[in-house]
Amino acid sequence: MELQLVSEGRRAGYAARRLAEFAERCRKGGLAVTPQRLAIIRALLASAEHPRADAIYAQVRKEHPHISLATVHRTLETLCEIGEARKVTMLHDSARYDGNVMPHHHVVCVKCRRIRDIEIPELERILDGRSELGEFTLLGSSLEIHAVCDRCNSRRVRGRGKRSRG
Amino acid sequence: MELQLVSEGRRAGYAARRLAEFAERCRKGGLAVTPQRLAIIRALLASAEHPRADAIYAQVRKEHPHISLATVHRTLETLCEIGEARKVTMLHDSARYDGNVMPHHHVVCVKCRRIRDIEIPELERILDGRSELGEFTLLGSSLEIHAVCDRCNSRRVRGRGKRSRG
DNA sequence: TATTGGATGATAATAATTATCATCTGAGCG
DNA sequence: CGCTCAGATGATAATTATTATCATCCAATA
Repeated sequence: MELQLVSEGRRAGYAARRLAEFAERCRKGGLAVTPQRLAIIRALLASAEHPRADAIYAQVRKEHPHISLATVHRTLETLCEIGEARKVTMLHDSARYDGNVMPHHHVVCVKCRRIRDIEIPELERILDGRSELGEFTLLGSSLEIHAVCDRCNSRRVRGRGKRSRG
Repeated sequence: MELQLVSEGRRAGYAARRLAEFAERCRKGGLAVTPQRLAIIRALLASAEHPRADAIYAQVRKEHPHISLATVHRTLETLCEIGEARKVTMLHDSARYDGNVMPHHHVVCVKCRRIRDIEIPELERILDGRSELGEFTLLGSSLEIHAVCDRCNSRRVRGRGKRSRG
């Protein structure tokens, strides 16, 4: 079985562990442990829904009625930066299109956001012939590999400014 | 070699073939072949950059100075619907977050956009130990499998209305 | 060539995200 | 414990991608 859904029990256990260590990791990383951040990570870990910022906002407002939506956005980004969360929409902030509809995947430079096509025949082999998984009927797939390209690696530009939108 | 970049030559040849057959496929599918659509698919296929709508717009404007940005957005969506293009940002129109930072991937229902985590040990095996690919230094990866969930499959709701943003 | 349903252009509306800035507070230190 | 201040927050404005609307236009078919 090479393709398996993650069970709710496993996810919940993992979430509890992450939450328990959260404050400690923040302090180690030089981040203040604020009630807002705790509420946000708690709401995020409590959900198996991969929620958007507004859903977290709605949840956190029950405890912190005065929290700002901007804080929720900012905090979620911060959590991603310190490895406490993943942004499932990945690196793009707007739609990008590809005229190549052959089965293929993408490597994306996390700095300049350049994309290159890749082929992974073995992945196709894993997915091929597989038409369902749990409660899902499968249609197709897309793998996005995060990377840093040589160009960005040599220009050793740090800093986290706005990337060019090209 | 299970991971390979797609060469520019291969991509360009593919693009030329797709373009040659484009008008025919449109007519078969009951879609009008307009100069704007031709210009847009040509611009899309000519690019290896996975461009955003605004880049296509800029390119197409050289030939069609009066084309509307709305037409470009609409046409790109249409092209995706008829299988002439792929939206690389996939199904999400806004950021979604995941508190689970273990290596794992996602199945997404293309109708209700529900997401479930999956594990693919064999994919991890393909990627593990691999630290570079061509000009890229690899960091991590995320596979998104498109699917239809049972719930949406049984409610045989067709139509392409706005999906719930939940 | 006349007809017409779908396509386009112009523009307004929507909505997600980010920027700005005044105010507040967590955390180390005396 | 109270003081200090870099960093965090709240309120709100600004930005920007995308979608909706609707009058007009035109590709496809007869």
